[in-house]
Amino acid sequence: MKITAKGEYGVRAMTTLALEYRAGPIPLREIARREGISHRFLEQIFLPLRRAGLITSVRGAKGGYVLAKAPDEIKIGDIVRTLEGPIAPVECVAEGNEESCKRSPACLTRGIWERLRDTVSEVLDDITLADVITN
Amino acid sequence: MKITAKGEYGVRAMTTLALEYRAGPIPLREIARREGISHRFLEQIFLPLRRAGLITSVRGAKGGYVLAKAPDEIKIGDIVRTLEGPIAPVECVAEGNEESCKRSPACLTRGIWERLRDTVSEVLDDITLADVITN
DNA sequence: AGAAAACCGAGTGAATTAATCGGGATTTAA
DNA sequence: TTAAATCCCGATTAATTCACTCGGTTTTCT
Repeated sequence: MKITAKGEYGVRAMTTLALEYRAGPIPLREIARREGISHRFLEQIFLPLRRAGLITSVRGAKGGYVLAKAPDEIKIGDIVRTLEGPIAPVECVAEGNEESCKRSPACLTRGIWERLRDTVSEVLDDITLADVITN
Repeated sequence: MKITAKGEYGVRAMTTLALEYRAGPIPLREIARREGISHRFLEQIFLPLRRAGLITSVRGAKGGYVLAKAPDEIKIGDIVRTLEGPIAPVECVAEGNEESCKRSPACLTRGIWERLRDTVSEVLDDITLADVITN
């Protein structure tokens, strides 16, 4: 039950952007430096976050990244799903996956993973960046 | 946020044992066949489960495995922890890990992972094998 | 023009995962 | 007493994923 470095770094970086919300674009290198993350790796993380509409980029000199929405409108679940795909303790109960595995409906254990998936989703969707920065 | 095949297979196999509780020892091959799992792989899974005191083995012909306790005394959390180690969405908040990472207590995101860890723990410890087999 | 920054896909080494393998020990039944 | 069934256990391997790295392009500011 681990989230990957992408997810963890993504949440950390987004938290940094939330702290600097309204301070103008922050360069990726600056965020990487503060958080002790390779900026090359962070680049890979910001690309999908931008495509998902969670951050906005400003190109060129004096450019950088800004949250696309207010911190209280960005849920941790949004970040995690963008970087790690649908929340699913096991593949066969992935969010948004309508079809079930061949073992279903006989599968007695399916209910465990569905309940776990839903609980994890609820927790991550209940926390916004605003919550995180207000400690 | 995935659990591994070991954890998934382990829970499935333990559920099978729960269904056959009081039916005498069930051979591992039989469980593997029913669940469509390689019996060689399942062997690897049963070893730690036995060492953790969740199942009991009977050696020799007519041998097999039995739950060491009644189904309502075995929590899914017990199985998952045995096979996958302490529950922890990120390493620095692993269950039973008293020391924090060097970023703490400044780390704003730590609370997210602690809350997630506790929630996952609660869900998995709230479900017993008895719950699973009574659908 | 030059510097600073975002953009983008491809590649890579290490680690982890998911098995497979080979053989040994123990018990039961014929 | 021998054969068959079964658990026991460590070693090895194949596949996959992870955590980065790299080389280069485009955009914008000064």
